[in-house]
Amino acid sequence: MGMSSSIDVPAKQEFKRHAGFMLAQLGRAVTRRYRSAMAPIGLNPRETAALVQLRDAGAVGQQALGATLDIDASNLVALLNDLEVEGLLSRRRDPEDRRRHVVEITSAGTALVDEVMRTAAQVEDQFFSSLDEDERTTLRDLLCRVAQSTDDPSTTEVTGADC
Amino acid sequence: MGMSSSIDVPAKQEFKRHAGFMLAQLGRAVTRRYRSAMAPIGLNPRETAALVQLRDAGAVGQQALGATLDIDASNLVALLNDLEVEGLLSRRRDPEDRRRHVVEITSAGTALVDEVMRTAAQVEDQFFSSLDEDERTTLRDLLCRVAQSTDDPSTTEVTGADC
DNA sequence: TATTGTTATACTCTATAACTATA
DNA sequence: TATAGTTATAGAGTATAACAATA
Repeated sequence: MGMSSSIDVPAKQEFKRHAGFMLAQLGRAVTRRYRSAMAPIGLNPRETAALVQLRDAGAVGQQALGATLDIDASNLVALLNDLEVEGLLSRRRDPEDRRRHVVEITSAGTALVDEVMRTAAQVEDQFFSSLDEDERTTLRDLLCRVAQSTDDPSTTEVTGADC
Repeated sequence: MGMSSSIDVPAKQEFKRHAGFMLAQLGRAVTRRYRSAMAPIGLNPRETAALVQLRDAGAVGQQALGATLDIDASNLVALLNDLEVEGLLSRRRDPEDRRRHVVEITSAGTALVDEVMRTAAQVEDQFFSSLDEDERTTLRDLLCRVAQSTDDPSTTEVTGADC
């Protein structure tokens, strides 16, 4: 019934448009942009994330840091070695538990993070230029919810917590 | 002015919660899940994406395929070689332009994609389990807009096009 | 026994340059 | 001269397993 000026196509929904696929693609794309933007600063994306996280979170053990950054503890070692040699962070044994190495950002590291944050803001502002402020907030909130549920499935039902 | 039952904190906005950072993190997380889910099928994430895209888009040249999948043409060669050996796709020279290799999925490839799509749906359903249907649609639309603007900056102002 | 950090290794992915054959 | 595909290579990221020190 009604005029059928066009065949009723099943609304194909290509894989290209799946949220999972786009997430993977855009994640790599934004990482690439971070990389080239941070290159003049002398940091790669993982080093950037580690340093900023250390500024945000204060002194932490390597296990906790790795969990936050989604970097395996074994792979974190060399990364932190480099940053330590450059004087951007310090490692010391925790006297309370001598197995732990407490990692902390230095003042040189903090100074560098200021530059990093300005650069990151530029990258993101351009990357998300097709979205207005409200849309960016919506996106951030949705991604945050997904991130929390993947971190810890038990957190899903709890408080709005962090988002 | 007004009762201040709590100090007015500057709403820190940690880097961990930046859309760009979360995009990078979640992209790797979902890729990891695709990898382990597709392992029994015998495909890695890039092979998966290539095969599904070939089913969706039909016969295409390698340049176009690489652009869609965000895989450099030089890196695409070995990937397609493997899939061709396994009989999942075919390559033939374009008689119109003998430089081009036209890539097309085979019936064996199409059959495998059916299984891939079921598996992908499971992965995504779990990965985005903290979002309801409306929210998933919103997320997909926002990501799609971002994806289009990064593909081709000139497309931004045009029609709603593909989202 | 379990955990923290470490070392080592293999594999995947990414980036780049140079080559060939065609146009 | 430019483009499509190819080859080669180096670098970055990821995944695993085993180990020492400590709990």
